[in-house]
Parts: sequence; C-alpha cells; structure tokens
Amino acid sequence: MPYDEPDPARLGDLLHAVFRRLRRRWAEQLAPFGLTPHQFRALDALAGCRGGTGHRHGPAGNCRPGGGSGSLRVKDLADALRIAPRSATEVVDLLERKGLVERVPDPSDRRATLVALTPRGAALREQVREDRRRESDEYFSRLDPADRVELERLLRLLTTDGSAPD
Amino acid sequence: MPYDEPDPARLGDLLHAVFRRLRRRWAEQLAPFGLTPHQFRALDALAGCRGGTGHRHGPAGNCRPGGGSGSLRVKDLADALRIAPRSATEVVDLLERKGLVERVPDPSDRRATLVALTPRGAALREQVREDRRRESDEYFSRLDPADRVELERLLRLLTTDGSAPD
DNA sequence: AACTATCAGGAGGTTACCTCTCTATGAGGT
DNA sequence: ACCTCATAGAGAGGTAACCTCCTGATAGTT
Repeated sequence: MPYDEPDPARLGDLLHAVFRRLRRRWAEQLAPFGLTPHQFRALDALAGCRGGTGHRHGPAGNCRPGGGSGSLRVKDLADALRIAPRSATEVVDLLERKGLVERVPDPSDRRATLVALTPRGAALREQVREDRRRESDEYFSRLDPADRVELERLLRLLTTDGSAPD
Repeated sequence: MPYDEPDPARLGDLLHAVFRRLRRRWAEQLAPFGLTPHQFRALDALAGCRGGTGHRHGPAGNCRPGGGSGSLRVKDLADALRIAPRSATEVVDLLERKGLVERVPDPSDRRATLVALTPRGAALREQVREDRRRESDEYFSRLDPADRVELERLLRLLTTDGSAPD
C-alpha cells in the first residue's frame, strides 16, 4: 500500500545511482593507469576509428586516415563523447600532455586539427582493456547474459530517441 | 569481424549516454523553476519523508517530525542523495538561499541541523511534479510499462550489490 | 572527567562540463 | 580579387557537483 504510485523519480533515481556506482568503479580501475574515465573514453573513440573500416556506432563516422591508428577532428571527438567542442579541447589537452595523443594539422582543412593516438596511447588503451577483461570486473557482470542483452536493448531505446543521434 | 567481442565498454557507454540525456532533459525542464536536477532531488527527498508514515526506500528512513512537512538531518539527506555529507551542505545552502528549505536545530541533538521544506519549497516541488505530469514528459515515457518495469528490475540489480545499501 | 565518535560546515581542490569571444581559415557569391 | 558568412579550435572565465582534510561543538561511553 505504500508503494503503488508510479513514482516518476524512481527510475531516474535508480539510473543515477547505477551511473554513479559505475563511474566510481571505473575511476578506481583506471586510476593505476593515470586515466580518468573520460580520458579513456576519448582514447577509445580515437582507437575505434581506424581507417575507414566502417564499423562503430553512429555519430563518429568521421574517421580521418591521418595519424597512425585513426584520427578525429576535435569537433568529431566532441560529438563522439557528446560534449561541447570546447570541452573536447580540454580532454585532448590532457591526453596530449600525457603523450597519449597528438595533434596534427588536418592537411585538407587548415582550420582543423586532427587528434591521433600515439603508439603509447594505443598501447595504454589496449592494456586497460586487457586488464578489464582479466579482472572480469565489468560492472555489469552481475547480470547474466540475457539480462545484459535486455539492458542494452532498453538503454538503446532511450538513447536513440526516434532517429537523430543527438 | 572487427567487432563481435562483447565490448565491455558498450553498456557503460550506453548508460552514460542515457544518463546524460536524462540529466539534460531534466535540467531544461527544471530551469524555468530555477532548480537544478540535484536541487529538485533534494526537495523530493525532503518531501518524501513526512512524519513517520514509514514508506520510502531504504537508506533514508530517518525522517524527523521536525519542520512542517518532514525534515532530515543534513547527513541523512546526504545519504538519500548518495553524496558526501559535506556536499549536502552545499545543496542545502543553495536551497536555503532560495527560500525553499530552512535549517532548524535538531532539538534532540544539538550537533545536528534539521533541514525542512518551507511552504514555498513544498509548493514548488508540487508544481514541478505536476508540470512534469501534465507534459507527460517523463523521459522514460518512451518505454512501455512492461519495459519500464524491466528496466527498473535490472537497475535495481545493479544498485544493490549483494545487500548493503552502499 | 576523559576519550572517542559524530555532526555541520570552513578551506581548498578536482572534474567535467558550459558560454562567449577571438583568430584563422574555408566557401560562396558578385 | 573582394566581401560576407559559416566553421574550426582554443582563450577566458564560469558553474555544478562532487571530493578530502580539518575544526569546533556536542553526545555517548567509561
């Protein structure tokens, strides 16, 4: 009897809680590598974009063949991370300072800067992924495979509102 | 062929995306009321705690009959919002400055401060909820009821890791 | 009375964003 | 060539939402 109203905040609250947990966990896991979750996400976006092999989810199809292992314009990185371009600049700044990415001028547009993984960046990213796999500490491992699929389906419904990527 | 491994980042990424969207949406919706999502969450926690009626989820069962419509210690509010006590102080500061909550000394413990909704705070919270209902613009309305239940189940699995509330 | 735990908040820091503005450049029209 | 307008990245400066470490008052315990 206390609990049948369709409390509109509940799902949001839950999502919030889960998200926070996930983030904390990740942060802990990435700390030894000197990365924040965000930085890793950026490395990942850069890496998941080599050549024009044509995979990878929607928004970041703008891979340039620039650097060693694929590169993006700052702006496209921003899109991939779903942040404002200016904010992407900051992420790149940080990663560049750590020697994980480098900026190279886009030969086809002198306004633009391409961001590419350095070998060290690519290696670190691979290391993190392996570590994560080894630890099998994927936060979601608590769910059995069917549930994971289900969760993915539901989340996907919530991201792709209708059709537009954003 | 590049991509059938169970990409460990995918679910996390999706969750992230959904969360960001939700938050943005909320922020937009709350902006006309001069509230941030967090502030609203705090109001909600305070409101969802009148008397000792004994409802409401786990962590925040510490409702004090203090103010007009229920009150919490700063510390309990922090627990409810899942943030550090110090951070809750800030939320309360903001809300107090807006006249939506007030601090009253806890009569039963002079170290503690009770935070209670003011009438204006309670009214504003109600107004927001109504607005949301009227707009039927709950972010999750994209999901049909069954999916919503399912999502809740899954998220709940991810929050309550084992048993401890945190 | 002494000791220790707990409360709220001051000081100061971080991360992850934002907007607004500047400069260099590209692209289109005349 | 020239003028206009959009776009790219980044400087300046701001905010929300966190955090930890420390303090001063108090409570509970011995």
